[in-house]
Amino acid sequence: MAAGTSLREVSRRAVQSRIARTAESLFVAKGFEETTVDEIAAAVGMSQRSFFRYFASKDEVVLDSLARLGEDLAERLAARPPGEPEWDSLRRAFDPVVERFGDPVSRGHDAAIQRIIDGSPRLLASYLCRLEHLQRMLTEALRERAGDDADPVVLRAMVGGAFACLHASAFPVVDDPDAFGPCLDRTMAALRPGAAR
Amino acid sequence: MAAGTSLREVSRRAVQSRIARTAESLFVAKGFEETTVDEIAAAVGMSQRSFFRYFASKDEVVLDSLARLGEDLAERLAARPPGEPEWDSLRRAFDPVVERFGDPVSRGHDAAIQRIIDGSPRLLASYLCRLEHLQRMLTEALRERAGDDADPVVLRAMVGGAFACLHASAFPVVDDPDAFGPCLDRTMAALRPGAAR
DNA sequence: CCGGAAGTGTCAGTGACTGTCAATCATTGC
DNA sequence: GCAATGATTGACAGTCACTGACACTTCCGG
Repeated sequence: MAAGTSLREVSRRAVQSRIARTAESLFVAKGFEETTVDEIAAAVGMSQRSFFRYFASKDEVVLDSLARLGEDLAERLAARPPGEPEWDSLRRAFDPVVERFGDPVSRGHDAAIQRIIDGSPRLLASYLCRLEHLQRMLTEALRERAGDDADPVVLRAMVGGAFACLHASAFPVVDDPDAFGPCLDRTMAALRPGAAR
Repeated sequence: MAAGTSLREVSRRAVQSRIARTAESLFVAKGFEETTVDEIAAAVGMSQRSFFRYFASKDEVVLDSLARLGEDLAERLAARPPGEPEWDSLRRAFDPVVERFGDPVSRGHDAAIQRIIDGSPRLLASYLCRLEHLQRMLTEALRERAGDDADPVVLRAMVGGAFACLHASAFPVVDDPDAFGPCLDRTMAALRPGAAR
């Protein structure tokens, strides 16, 4: 078991991103629902069956990048100092998301993805499901750090609240990408838990 | 346009609930994904085509009751006094949910539904999508009450935070239905916004 | 008795996704 | 250099959710 990424996995990633790029341009042009998997596969130059060997579902083509961002978030959160209030740790864990929006290149890409997601209820549902999964992971990370004295339900709710801020701040992004960072700070300051720590 | 419910709509509702009852028992017995629409239709005694005349999708059979609860929530929220802090209004709007869990009959039913939803990623996604839609409605209700001086993004985040508490409190319910009310109070007290109102 | 409205069954079709099998292609051991 | 081996692929068939079209029945007012 060498490093985490073998030679094969690298080429697999290459094919995946080739598929993703092709698919996304089709989605932008025709819409998500209106683009069939057959079309995507044909555009890439492979069979439909092979498409499903690289992505478990049509949704995953769009949501794949999100999964990697999620892992990043979880790592960041776990690396925060143990004494730090949870709310602050969560805000800091979101930094890579803010940074992404600072980069003009990925910004346009992300905004396009966001528009594709919002345009299809089916995709939106999948997207929310992934966010849900991510929240469970982050809650677990927080729980390990806090020890047994913390209330897991409250922890879960706190992570959910932080994500609500993130999600709400993503809305104005379609119009003004620069608004994201300040928006997140504003909402997370406004929702900062007052009573309990 | 007489009253909201004509004679025909009543019988339609009757058929819908007959389908829903039949389907749910099948879901409990075999699981959601493993139960086909054909089986449900056959069990009810109708064609597959007719099933889709009563429910737009297989998901909707399970999530239908949620939609009606959602309308109730929105009405309650709109009826709260204008001066009341948003967080408190949201907590009070959730009262009917708590009440439902107080009733031993609907409690068992709801717990079963919750288990079905958790058992299928596909259904969970649909469920979260409905919650998302509900949150938009409640945000709108809050926005109308607050006037133009309120920050819509913060309002959206606040509704999301309250739903995070609701969602988190629904988790221990599978084991102990009585825990829901206290759990909700605890999480919403812990997450109560401290800085801005 | 007749007209239309509403509900239903049947059938055919689309699109996402899966299982299977045979062919191909690169790698490895000899 | 070559054969065994394992991974990758395409082709094909099948399942399942869902939709559109059409024909048929029933019921109800005129």
